[in-house]
Parts: sequence; C-alpha cells; structure tokens
Amino acid sequence: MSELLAGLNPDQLAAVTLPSQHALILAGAGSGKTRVLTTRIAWLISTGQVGPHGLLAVTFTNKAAKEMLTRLSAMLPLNTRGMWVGTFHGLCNRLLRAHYREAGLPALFQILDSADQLAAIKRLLKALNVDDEKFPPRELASFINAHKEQGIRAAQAEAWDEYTRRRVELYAEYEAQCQREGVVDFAELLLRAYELLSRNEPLRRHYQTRFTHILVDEFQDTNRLQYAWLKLLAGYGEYGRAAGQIAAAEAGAGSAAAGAPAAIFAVGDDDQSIYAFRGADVGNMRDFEREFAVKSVIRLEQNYRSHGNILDAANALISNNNGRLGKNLWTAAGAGEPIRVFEAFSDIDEARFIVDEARELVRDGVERDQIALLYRSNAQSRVLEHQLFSAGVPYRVHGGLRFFERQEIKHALAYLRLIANADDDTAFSRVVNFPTRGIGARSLEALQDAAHRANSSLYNAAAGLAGKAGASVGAFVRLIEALRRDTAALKLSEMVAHVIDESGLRRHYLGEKEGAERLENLDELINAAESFLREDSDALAEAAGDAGAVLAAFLAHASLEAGEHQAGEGETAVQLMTVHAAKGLEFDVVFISGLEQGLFPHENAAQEREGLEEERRLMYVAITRARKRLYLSWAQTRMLHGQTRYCAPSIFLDEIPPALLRRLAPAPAFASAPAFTSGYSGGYAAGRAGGNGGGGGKASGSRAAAGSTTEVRGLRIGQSVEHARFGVGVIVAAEGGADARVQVNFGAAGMKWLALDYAKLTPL
DNA sequence: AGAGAGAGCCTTTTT
DNA sequence: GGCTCTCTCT
Repeated sequence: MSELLAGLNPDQLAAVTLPSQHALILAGAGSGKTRVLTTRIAWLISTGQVGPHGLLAVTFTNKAAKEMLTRLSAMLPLNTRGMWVGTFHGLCNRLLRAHYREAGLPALFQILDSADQLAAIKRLLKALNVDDEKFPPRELASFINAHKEQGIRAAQAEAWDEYTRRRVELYAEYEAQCQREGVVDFAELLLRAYELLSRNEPLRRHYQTRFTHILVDEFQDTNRLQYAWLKLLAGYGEYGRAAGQIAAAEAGAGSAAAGAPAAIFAVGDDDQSIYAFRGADVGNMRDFEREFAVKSVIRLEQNYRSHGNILDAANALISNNNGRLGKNLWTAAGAGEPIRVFEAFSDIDEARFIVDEARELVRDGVERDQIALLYRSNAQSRVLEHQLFSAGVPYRVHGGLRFFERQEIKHALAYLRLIANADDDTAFSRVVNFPTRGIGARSLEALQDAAHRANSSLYNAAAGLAGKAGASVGAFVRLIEALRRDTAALKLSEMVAHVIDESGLRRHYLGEKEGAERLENLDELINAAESFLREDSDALAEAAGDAGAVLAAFLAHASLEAGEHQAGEGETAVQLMTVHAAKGLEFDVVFISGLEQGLFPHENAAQEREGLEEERRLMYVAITRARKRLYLSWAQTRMLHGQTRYCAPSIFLDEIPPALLRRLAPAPAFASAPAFTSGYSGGYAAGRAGGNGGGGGKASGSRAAAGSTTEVRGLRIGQSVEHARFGVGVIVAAEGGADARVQVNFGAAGMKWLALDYAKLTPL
C-alpha cells in the first residue's frame, strides 16, 4: 500500500485516497493524470473498498484503456480480464452484446464505422431516389450523428423548415434501414445502450448495484449522450420517463436512485478541450459539479514534463480565455531555455529551417523520435515531408489510413460480415461485384428495387431475381453460403484465410500490379485474427466457444479499433502530426509551425462560437507537449489551395510574454532574398549560440562551428556545379562532417543548401 | 471494366 | 497543389 502511494505529491495523494464520493480532478497537462487514475483504482481495490467487478473505468481511446490496464496489472497482482475498463463505445458494445434481445438487436449485429455509415447513407439516398446534391451524404451523416449524440431520435427531432423536415424523414429512413440490416453505427452504440438502461429497470438496477465506482478519463471530451449515460449508470436521472431527449431526462437529474449511487471520479482538463467540433461539451464539467453536488474538486497543477519557460508561455496564453475553471501549472524544474521564434520568408524556408535545426539536434544527440513537428492542418505536412525527404531525415507521419480501414481489409471483412449476418447490405454492396463477377450497375439496380419492394435485404431479395441478373447474383449468394458452410468448423484465423482464398480476393490482388502490399495486408489480417484469439480472450470468454459469437467479436474489434496507422518499424524517426493528434503525447523538442493568422488560429474558427478559444486551447495543448525545447515558427508567404498567401503572424505569438522568447533571425543560409536578412540585428547563428540563463537543455554550438570549410569531398567554394533541377550554380559555402553539404547559388533558381549524400552535383 | 480526364473540394477526428 | 469523385471513352 505505502508502496502504491509512494512518490505521489500531496494533491495527487489527496485525489487517489479520496473517500467514496463524487470527485472532479482538474488535471493539468503533464501533471500525472494517468498515474492518479490508475493508482486510484489500485488503491480502491487493495483497500477492499471495491472488487475489480464493481468498478467501471471509461476512456476515449483504446490506447488509453490499454495503457490503464497495463499499468494496473503492474501495480496489483490482478486479473484485469473481465474488468469493465474500456472506451465508451467498447463498453456499450459489451452491454449490447450481453443484452441484444432487450436492446432489440440481432445476436450478431454488426458495427458500422464512419465510412460504412457514409456508404449506407449513399445507398439509402439512391434507393429513395433522393438527389444527393441537395442532401449531401456527409452533411446528412453529421445531422444524424449530432441528433443521436443529443439523444434525439428521428421521431422527436424538430424540423424548423422544409429542408430539415426532409432530413428528419431521411433520418427515420436511415434508422429503419439499419434496424432491418442489423447494423449499428458508432453513435447508435451509445444511444442504444443509453435507451436500454433507461427503459429496462431491472437491468438498470442490476448495473447500478454492480458498479459502485465509475472513473472517467478526459472528462472534458464527453458529449451530452456520454454524460447522460454516465448519470444513468451512476444512479442519477429520471427513470419513469421513456428515453428521449436527454434534455427532458435531465430535468430530473439529481434525484438519486433507490440504492446508493456510484461514486464518479472524473478526471479532465477544461483547458485541453479541443473536440467541441465533434460534439464534446466542456459544459459537462460544470454540470457534473453542480448536478452531483461535487464536494471534492482537486487541482493537479504541478507539472512534471516541461521546463518553466514553456509552462509560463502556456499559462500566459491560456489566461486569455474566459470562463475557465482555473488552473496554473508550475514546475520544480528550472526555467530552461527560452522559446525560439523563427520568422520565415516562405513556407519552404520555414520547413528548411525546421529540418536543418532538427538535423543539428540529432547530431547533438537528441533522439529522432524525441523531436515532434506539429501543425494545425494536415496539408502542412507536405512541405515538411519534402524537406525531410531531400535531407534524408527519417520521419513518420501520424494520421492517415489505418489498418482496418484499408480497402483490401474492408473487402475481406465484408465477406466475413456476410457470413455472420447476411442482411448486412453495406457489406453485400461492397463485395457483390468485387472481385468483378459480371454484376454491373443494372443488375444491382434490379436487385435493389426487388429488395425495396419486398422490404427485405439484398441477400434475401437475390433469390427472387429473374433473368441474367438473377443468375449472376444467385451465384454470389451461393458463394457466400458455401463460405459459411465450409468455415463453420474452422477456427477464426483459418476462417479468415479460407475466405480470402475462396472469395477470389487473393487471386484478384495477385493479378494486380500494385497488389503485393495488399496481399501482405491480407496475410496480416490472418495474423490479426490469430492474435485476437490469443489475446482478446475477454470477448471469447463471453462468447463461450460459440463460433458465430467469436466472429462477431472479431468484427466488432475491427470496427472499434481501427488499428495503428502504420507499423512503427525500422529506425527511429522524427514525428510529424497535427496538434490534435499530439494530445496526450510529449517530446523533448517540439516545433509548432504555421503560426499565422488564418491558419493557426484557423480562419474557419472565427465563424464558430467560441472558435478562437478552442484554437487557443489547441495552441495550449501544442505548447505543453514540449519537455525541454520549443520552437514556434511562421512564414510570411505560404502556398495554400494552390496560391501564394501573404500572412500575418498569429496573435498567439503576441500572447506569450516577450521575455520568454528569443527571436531567431534567419541566417543567410535560410533566406531566399538577401535583402531580407540585412534588417536583422542578431543573425540566426548568433542567436542560437548563447543561452540566456535558466538551467537545463544542452546548448548547441553555433552553426559556424559545425564543420564549415572551404572544401568538402572534392568541391570547393567558388567552383561551378550543375544540378538536374536547379541548373548551373556556384558554390558559396561548404560544410564537412558526416552530413557534408554545400551552399550553391543557382541564380534564378535561388540559393540552396544541398546534402552531398543525396544531391547529385556535377563539377563543371 | 478500367483508365484517364475534368470538376470541385479543401480544419481538426476517435469510436 | 493535390486529392477524390464522377463522367466518359475505349
């Protein structure tokens, strides 16, 4: 026990050992939030206040849930299996699988991810002959999701105009289609689970009695529905009323259940709320405090991550926001280095500066994966990648296509889904003609009409289809039936392998020019099935050996956990990601680029209510990622949407006290226009050599000291060279060492630093 | 059925 | 500028 609590600071200790009552923990960035959360669980269990069975812990990402479980099993000799620790969606899935009948779902209901949902909506619009230019599927999807996240069904939705009245109709049609097909989208998982508990009193009482402690991570990111779900589980809320608008149910909030309500331990940081655009409602924090009459609000303000200057900058910036719950980070570490600010001539210049600086840091011994390049929007990564690539710096871009979202994987999963649930029209449409088997648009139209008339799934309608279309579609249905029959006795991974082979997927990709990687991914899917069997025995225990349930569990796993973006194989790499993606991570060195009005803060944010404040919180998140060194940069001109834009520096730069900043002037090496440098007093090299006090951080030498020379690898200053792209130029500077490079004046093509390892220069 | 061209789009995103 | 979607051509 004392071992468990050792090393906690007084606030952390207070939070961990709080008595069983509602509590709100305001956990600042880098304040040991996850540690407090997991230690709290361990403390509750080891002091006998609750068994592993009586506790529910909910997070937003699978990663966070996994992290919590890993740390927990390191603290306690505990079988974490069977514990209700997971994401909102994962836990709701679990609830619905266990009580599918009461929830009005088929036993093997499938989960639609966002892309599946969009495809389902497109199919719906087509079937109903709705003009998808008037009702864009994406817009309709967010309309539906937004309503579900408010707890509003189509039947209760308000239609304030003709257009919306039609959208509400389509929402109702979509609900009916999903129900008919036995599929559930992400928002539906939550809403169904909420309705299940609110309508079914015995079930609700069962879970309310079972869970005496509920712990919530990243509470500032919860939406209204998630909060309502928590209230219901904790024994708060109105019960007599049918589930409907959450707003209505909330009128009765505060009336506790008959039994003792569960204690909610909510951890969050209102300053790091950056997901309002997808429905997160920071207001939940205040509501929680009020509605649950929270007596214990604990602030974790000691930061264990960043040096003082970085924290001071973050504190100063965020103090410009209104209506904060209030928090001020401090550190026992020294002030550290000043924050470096770089003003670039262009986006390319900015990228060149960043890459050059990063290379130098690596040369000075900083680990590559301890360097993060952050940006507001994904489009900015291109120019950075380009510079990294030409400099030969290994890098990794976060975000993008993930494993279970790949085309070939979705195809294979669609076959598996049809085996589990033949009514899944989304899966059916995806693979009925992939690989191609002569089922064209006309056949599909006939099939869709038939299905619509009979109010049945495509699969069932196929049997009644006559003519040529009937024959080819019939053959597909027989294929699925054969797959189902032949895989019935196989274990999951064998089943996956069989489906990949017999569906024709493998043959198709074997014949494709670029198919090798897709084939590898398909093999990886077989591996994934194998390790799912081995590791995710949780779900399997509940499935109790039922092959159909095992398949359904695997498919749910694929939908709920899209998998890592890319395998992090190979050498360590500089990390590139959006600020959003960086939340929760930390790095020794952080570059925040594109600090320009209109980009960061983003221009679209100006139109949204409190948009600027969310942008500021985003900036706050970005700053607090850095441990030791922080670079802020902006460019006077930037290519955006194919044209050059002239930019003003971000107001966020003005919100950081100048005393914390050191403005770096570009060295001639970085300036595209010579006239540009002359106005600067400092000079970039001079700026970086010093270190104006504070402790910590390694002071790197000036660039001039980094091996400058008059001759390198047979090239000397003054010599003429030719480059394939830039033409003829004259060498004006040279640098030796492992990363030897020369600076060449190409005249019209500009001044370039070229790494001799990569650039092909022909001496003239 | 598949390739190639033209049009329109363009903030952030986990489940 | 580049991606995605759609249309058209073969």
